[in-house]
Amino acid sequence: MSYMPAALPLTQPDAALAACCSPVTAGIVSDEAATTLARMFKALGDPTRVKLLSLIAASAGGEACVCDLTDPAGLSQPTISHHMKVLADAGLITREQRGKWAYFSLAPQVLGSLAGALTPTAG
Amino acid sequence: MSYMPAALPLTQPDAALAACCSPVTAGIVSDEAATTLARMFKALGDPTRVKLLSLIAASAGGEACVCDLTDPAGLSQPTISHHMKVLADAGLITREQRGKWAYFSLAPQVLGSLAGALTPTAG
DNA sequence: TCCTCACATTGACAAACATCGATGGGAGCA
DNA sequence: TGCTCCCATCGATGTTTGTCAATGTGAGGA
Repeated sequence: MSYMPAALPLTQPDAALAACCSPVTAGIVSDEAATTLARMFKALGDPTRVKLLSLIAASAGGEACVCDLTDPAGLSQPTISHHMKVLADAGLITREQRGKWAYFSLAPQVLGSLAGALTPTAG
Repeated sequence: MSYMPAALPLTQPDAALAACCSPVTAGIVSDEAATTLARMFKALGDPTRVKLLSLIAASAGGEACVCDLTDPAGLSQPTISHHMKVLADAGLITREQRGKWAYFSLAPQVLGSLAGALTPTAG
């Protein structure tokens, strides 16, 4: 329930079923659902964050810490930290503190749900 | 080629195959691909635009003109026009002038490609 | 020709955003 | 206890964005 943001399919206001099909292209989305979806898409609406997601996904074990990302992204540590917070707040990544390091991983179910919201209804 | 923006899967820099699978979660995306993807996601990163897409999709014939959208969106005509331009520039909708009216439709293939960029690699 | 309607463009403005340097707060090690 | 390292937060700054009123443009009808 924590990584299942709400009404993902841009379709029926009830949603909650989300996850797989019937997206933006099926019905009129509620204001709430539109806001939730937009917040997640907005988190993806920055080249740096897209690259960060990609870097995390490509890392060993599917997780990475901030120090792994600053160099490839070519940005300062506070900036990376900021972007990670945006992605985490949107539910697209998760954070796990382990010793001194904070490890970030993708939230595949959320990303899959977002994809479902974009997939046109087959018909 | 007009509605196939570039390297959608947030994976291999070559991309171009895009469309269906191997997304953000498969490899390190190139700077170009990240920028292209981010521009499209950014267009989706506003509640109003999400709702507009949904309204278009739910309209008869899968198309709508600006005057159909101002009331449901609760915004002024110039603002709707602005959002339509953002969506069109991102390639998410298409515009067709017919008499006095401009009809907007979704670009399902682009939306599908975007969804593909989000779908985790199965395995 | 003139008027009306649908839409785009312009100009303006407040809000949000991306980025950085500087600082703070824990965790581990000596 | 001190020191170092990783990361988050703060404050500042320049840029982008969402919105509207006003105006421009082009098509159709009287």
